[in-house]
Amino acid sequence: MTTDESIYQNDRGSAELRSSHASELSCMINDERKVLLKEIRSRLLRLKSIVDIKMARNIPVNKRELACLERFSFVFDDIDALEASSKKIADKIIRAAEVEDGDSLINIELFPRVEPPPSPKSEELDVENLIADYVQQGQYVSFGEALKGIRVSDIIAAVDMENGNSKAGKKVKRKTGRTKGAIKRNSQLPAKKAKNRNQLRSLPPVLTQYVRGFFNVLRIILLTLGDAGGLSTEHLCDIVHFWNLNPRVQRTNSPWIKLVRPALALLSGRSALTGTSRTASKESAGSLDLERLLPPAFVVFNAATRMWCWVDNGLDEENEASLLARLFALWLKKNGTLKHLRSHLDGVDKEEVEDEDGDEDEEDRSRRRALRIDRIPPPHFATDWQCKLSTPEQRRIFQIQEEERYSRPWEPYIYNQHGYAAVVGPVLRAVGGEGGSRMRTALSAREHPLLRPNRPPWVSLSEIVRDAVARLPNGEGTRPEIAMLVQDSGFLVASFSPKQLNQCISSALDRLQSEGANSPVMYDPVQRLWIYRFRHLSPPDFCKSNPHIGRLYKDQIVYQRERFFQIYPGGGYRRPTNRPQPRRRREEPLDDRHIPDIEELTREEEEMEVGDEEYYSSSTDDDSREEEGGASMAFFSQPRRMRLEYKHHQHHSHHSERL
DNA sequence: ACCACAGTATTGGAGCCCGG
DNA sequence: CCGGGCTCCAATACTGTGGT
Repeated sequence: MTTDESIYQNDRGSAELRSSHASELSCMINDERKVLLKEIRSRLLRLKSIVDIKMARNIPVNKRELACLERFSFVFDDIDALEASSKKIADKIIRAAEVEDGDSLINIELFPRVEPPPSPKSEELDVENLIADYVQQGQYVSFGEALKGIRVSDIIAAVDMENGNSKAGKKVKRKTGRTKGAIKRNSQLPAKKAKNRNQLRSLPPVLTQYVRGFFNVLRIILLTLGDAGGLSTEHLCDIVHFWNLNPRVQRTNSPWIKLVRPALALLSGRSALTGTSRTASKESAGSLDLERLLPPAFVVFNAATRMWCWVDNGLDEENEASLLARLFALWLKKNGTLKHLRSHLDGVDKEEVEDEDGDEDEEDRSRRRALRIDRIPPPHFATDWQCKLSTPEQRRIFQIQEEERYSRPWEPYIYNQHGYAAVVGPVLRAVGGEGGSRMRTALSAREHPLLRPNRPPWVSLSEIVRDAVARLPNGEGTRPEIAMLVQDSGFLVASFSPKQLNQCISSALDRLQSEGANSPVMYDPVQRLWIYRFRHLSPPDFCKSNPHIGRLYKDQIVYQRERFFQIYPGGGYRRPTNRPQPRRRREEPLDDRHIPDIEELTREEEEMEVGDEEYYSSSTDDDSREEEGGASMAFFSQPRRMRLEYKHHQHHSHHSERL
């Protein structure tokens, strides 16, 4: 108010003039206040929801957040009351200004009084109580044993690390990562380990193999482990919990335990199965069949015994599994709880980013990275294919696709190999970056010791590595696996130094990761895996605003295509070798946004034995894999071996080089 | 045509952590 | 303790743009 005062002191005009100045000022302040109030309100609401989520999950809430909520808690009051009270304050100010009452002006309180904040809860105590409750419930006896050797501080550190609250330096961070790994794997204590193994051993073997979606997991559990009376929710949760301990299952990055109840509600028909299929029916015609096929319920809850039972709907096993797989895929995509959870988490992340002051250090960055890793949705098109060095025939098939992909660099593309569809975005280098005005297109390819000099200029090692990461089974794998896939590229020189390739891939991954919010790859230090962040997207998603990653590419495919042909009037690049010509001729009309779909690719590649899945709508429903794999097919790919094979060595010997 | 500049790709090395 | 793997950073080279 001091500035206002000075205005009045300088103003030597009449009382009326002063008054009009005051009301003018009041109007200005009022308008500004409304805008600010609106902004504060929306931010505060967001912050409040985050704090609520944190509290619900026993995640430590930092003092700044609490202080902020308390200081501005008045904005949650009734908006009319707020308006009235602020108007009252404004009137007071005007009156004081009119009578030139400087003392009152200074003493008028602009904000409501703040209640002394309640003493913050002890985070350590919370965790301890949580553990005590958990053990006391007697549901997880083996867990109690496991926790004996672990200090509360370890858990806090692990949770902190998970949630990015670590205030420790780099050293500590890495160490906590290790601790977390220890807890996750429960491998530190032999007793616990043995117990878990026993539990897992008691699971039907089919559960540790490839299962078509979570609904099928529930089905298997209820059918094979349910006694005559069925299974209680707790028991079911227990089993899912142990199933979730399986490292392969953990690699899906999904909190399956949280899905048990929503899934049961859905499968019991309580949350309208038809609702899901109705939404789905807009997606694809095939879903109409789904709606018709859906029984009223898959599971029933016996209120007397409090047990869940699987309903015999008269469907044969294969049909039911297939139906459940499709339903699960649709559920995840449309009404999925996972999605819901994730959108919440995304909000948290965004808010935290906004909350941060400009001075973010390396720790914050790593922390944010770690945060985001958990948030990458599982792939639409799960596979049990294990990454291995391609045969010459597989490589030939890939190179045809690769040529196709790079012949239309302005578009997203789907690689389809080993029964896995990998979606990649447009080649960034092709026609301008992310909305940047600068053209990044070169007229000739920049020389690279590992890449053929006659490759298209928009093919860089980064792009090749990016595609390789996308092609990893389920969008995740180790660096040697990426290297194996990179070697499939036809743009690589015939002879290269493995060491050099290795280093280049490392650098390329590094760069890809540091591309910012839209970086296509992400490194998970806990699992030591590289993860493709866009594995859950469909090609059109790359041009749409996406809740998980924002807007990836501007929807300028037509413009980019035109620009492309302007720069490369020949209609693009044709590899000047004796390779097979691209199937799609350049002269073809290019007005569409044609993305080769799975069927199309399948048709052209007799070698592939891919099922006739609809385009993503039945992502977890892959019959062919089960047929060819049988019992040996694992739920997820085998544990990663840190070994890399080079194609040059492959046929001479079985020697595999360790990097 | 030439030059300066900005942006980007690539390389290579130091430092750190982790597992054997 | 050592080597592998990853991150980070500085140096260098290349490319397109815009000004003269």
